[in-house]
Amino acid sequence: MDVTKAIHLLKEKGFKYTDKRKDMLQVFANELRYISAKDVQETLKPHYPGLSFDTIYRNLSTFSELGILEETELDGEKKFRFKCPTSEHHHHLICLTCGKTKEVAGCPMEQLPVNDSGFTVTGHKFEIYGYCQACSL
Amino acid sequence: MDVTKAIHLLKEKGFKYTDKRKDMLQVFANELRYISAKDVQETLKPHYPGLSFDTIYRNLSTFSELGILEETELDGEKKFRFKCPTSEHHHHLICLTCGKTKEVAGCPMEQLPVNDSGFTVTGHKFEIYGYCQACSL
DNA sequence: CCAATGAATAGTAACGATTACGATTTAGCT
DNA sequence: AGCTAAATCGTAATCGTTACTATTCATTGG
Repeated sequence: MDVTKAIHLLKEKGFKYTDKRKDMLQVFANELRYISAKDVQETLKPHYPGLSFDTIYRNLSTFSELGILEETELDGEKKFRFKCPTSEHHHHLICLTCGKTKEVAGCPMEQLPVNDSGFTVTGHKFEIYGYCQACSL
Repeated sequence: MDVTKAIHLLKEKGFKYTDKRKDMLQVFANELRYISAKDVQETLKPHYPGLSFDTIYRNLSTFSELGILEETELDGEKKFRFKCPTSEHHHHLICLTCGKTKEVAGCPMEQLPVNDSGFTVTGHKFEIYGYCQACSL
């Protein structure tokens, strides 16, 4: 997923092209890590001093629904990153300081015994937390 | 973990005994599922109509720190349940409607390759989401 | 190229969950 | 019983997120 592809996808789904959307996407293209709505606002402040919460949150959630962004929640705060180009389903090691991630191959769901629990499974979350090399210093 | 053991642990750590704490713990003993602060308030409303947020949140967080409760976050809301009596480290299948859980044996961390990522790992989360039999109907 | 139209945005208010604070009450000790 | 620190109440403040109305803007069709 890159900015061009994302904009195509938006157009395809009937969303309009705006500079703000392009620039928001560019922020994610430049930062390959989980960032918050506030981070986006801060980064774009020089360009768009009055960028509205409504705009940020609505667009982030649109991007996320379209599969342009991946989403997680750390410390009660939603964080987003560009969807990994990797085609295979995988999980992440996440730096709790800067949001940087590292892919972890495989998925624990594969090794699970047959589901005889009576539960209808709809999703799962596997994340490993820690601190990246730069943030460990 | 049960109410008696939890109260002993509290006393041991220098916390005082109060009826509210006992009754809060009893709520968790009766409900073997993830519940929210609001659920606790609702359940105890007949007994303690004016139970304060301060009291609830402070105690929940104390219980959690002492390992009396397990904590997770669903939909941006903190949820708590009595710590499983199972001694082995394990994970849960969680019903998104009622919070009921089912233990899943083993932990995906064990099957992970040696950590050569440069990350210092401090924790992980593996949760499976779905709907229990009762809530699937 | 221009006007129409419906989506996108700004500015701000509302909201829900959580945390914080001063005043008061209470448990545990002497 | 009286003292002291912890616990609680009532409520306000905070934080992240969502919602609303008026306005602006991208797209489309003449």
